[in-house]
Amino acid sequence: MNNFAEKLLIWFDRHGRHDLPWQQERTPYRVWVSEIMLQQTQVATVIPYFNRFMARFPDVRTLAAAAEDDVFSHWSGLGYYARARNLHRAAKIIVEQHDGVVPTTIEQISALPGIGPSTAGAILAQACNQRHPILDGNVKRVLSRYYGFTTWPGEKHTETQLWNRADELTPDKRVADYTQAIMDLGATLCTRRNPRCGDCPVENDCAAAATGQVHVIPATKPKRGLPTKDATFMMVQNSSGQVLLVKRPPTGIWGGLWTLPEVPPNENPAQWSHRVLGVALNESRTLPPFRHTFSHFHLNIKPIYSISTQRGHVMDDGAYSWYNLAETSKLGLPTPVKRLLQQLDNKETS
DNA sequence: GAATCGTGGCA
DNA sequence: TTGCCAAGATT
Repeated sequence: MNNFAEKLLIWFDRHGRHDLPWQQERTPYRVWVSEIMLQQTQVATVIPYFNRFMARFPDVRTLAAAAEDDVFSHWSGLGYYARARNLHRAAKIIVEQHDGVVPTTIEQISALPGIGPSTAGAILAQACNQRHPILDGNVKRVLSRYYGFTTWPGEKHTETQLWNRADELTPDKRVADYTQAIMDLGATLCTRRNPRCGDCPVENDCAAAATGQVHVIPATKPKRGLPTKDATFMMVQNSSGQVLLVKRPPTGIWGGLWTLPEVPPNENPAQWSHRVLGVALNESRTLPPFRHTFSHFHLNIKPIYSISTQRGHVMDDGAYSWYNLAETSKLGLPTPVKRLLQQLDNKETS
């Protein structure tokens, strides 16, 4: 075993994380779900979602048989909702094509939707102790510093180099522990800001530490300012207190989730609602706007509260429906929509 | 290669 | 308040 892996494993035995939920009862299914949730999402955020998800969907067949809205509702607030849709799709594929057993070859698991090169390696390393390299944000940061790479890890050539180094360093034995160890190092010591080099087991071999470049590696992504967009959301209630929600198309922002109807720019809400939704508004008033920041733009959300006399279903394609406030928790709702519905609920219960 | 896709924590 | 970005994959 190479020097790097040896030192890392010794450190991991004493200082690594050994009590994460998906490390207990370490099945391919549980590891798979955890790895999907952990894409671009920190451990502390994932843990409660993972526990709730596992309580509701304890195995592949349960997940495959569930309604999509049920899956989305357990993902609501976690973000990147295409992950939930792909997870659900993959579960169905596993039931239909793999007899309900999560495949454990790199080719078969990589073919499932939502599983890329790093996630595929992570699942098989963690759950099956198979020797595969991973290259997530932690590993990119650790290896960039260790080898003194000063170019941005997202660049193609740099990423290829990192994959090659990651593969070289991955040992034949204790692959699951090694994989967890290098991620733990990146998450707890070799952090983006304020790294604790004094506690690092490989500080003596680290190029960035030797040249004093730890704080400038990894290089930051070329940045650009975030554009700002406006959106008007309608909060329409009928005389029964039900609220009108819209199921969004599967692609784009909040794909497949339910949101409040969004009035197009330069449209009169009253006319638009009547023409498009078939809902006549009795009274309307604007509520305080607030800003929601996405990865690539700011969204200024302008809520309008309205009363409608209409009951029952709107339209007939299932894209628009009235919901009682109490049952909206069963739907997949993005965070700002939950916030607006909470305001309605407070108004009713107070 | 570049754009897209969420949310919460942090300085 | 604002910008940055974290256990990436898909198009």
